[in-house]
Amino acid sequence: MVRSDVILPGGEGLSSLAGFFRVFADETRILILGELLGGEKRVLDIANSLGLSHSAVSHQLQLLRAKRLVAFRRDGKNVWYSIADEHISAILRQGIRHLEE
Amino acid sequence: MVRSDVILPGGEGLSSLAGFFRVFADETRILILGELLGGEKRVLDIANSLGLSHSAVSHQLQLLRAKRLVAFRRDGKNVWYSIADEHISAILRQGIRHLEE
DNA sequence: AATAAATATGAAGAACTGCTCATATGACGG
DNA sequence: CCGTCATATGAGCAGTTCTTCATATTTATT
Repeated sequence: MVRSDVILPGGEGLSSLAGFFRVFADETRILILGELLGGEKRVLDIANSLGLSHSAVSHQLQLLRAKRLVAFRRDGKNVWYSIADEHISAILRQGIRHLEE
Repeated sequence: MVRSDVILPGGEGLSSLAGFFRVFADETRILILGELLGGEKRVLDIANSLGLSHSAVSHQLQLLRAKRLVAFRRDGKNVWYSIADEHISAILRQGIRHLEE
């Protein structure tokens, strides 16, 4: 597989591609995804672990939901969030590998 | 390799990671990288192929240079740009694969 | 030297992001 | 029902980003 084998999407697809990478272009979202890679968690669990406001975390989770990168299930007062896309860890690993070189 | 094997960097590294993904979070930059994946090109080649101003392309190339994702060599009046990081095509492919599902 | 060609750079404005703060919604216990 | 807990949502602001326009720099040509 040579690099010229990459065939970029056009129009809408290109916009979606940029939008997908934009998810990972923010430290807070990376941290939230990192938390969820460790397992299902609630909004306040994440906020407390990371030292962020619940509002900031909730806003970001709505964005991650809209992009279909996280799933959620309601359980009484609580909402449990989890990773919904198996590409996430691969993408993060690839970025990390890049930095290590 | 399970997803919890992802170990996120802290501090500076986290910022760099987000910064790396931010490169791909823009349609213009993706297109420019796509052009360069086809081989070495000059600023105006890229601008003409993509229908962008030379200034916009030049600005983005400076950014890509700063992030060390492209290399360049001067040849008289011309400056030839090329891909400097072999992770680029892998990253793009991963994003594209995500969208296809 | 003067001009043209290719690229680079700086300033400035419009648009976008991510946070905080305030308020709303929904579920449970008393 | 009423208060509380967990989460969601909206407005607004500060900071960032990307483009354009104007100007500068560098090299080649005459």
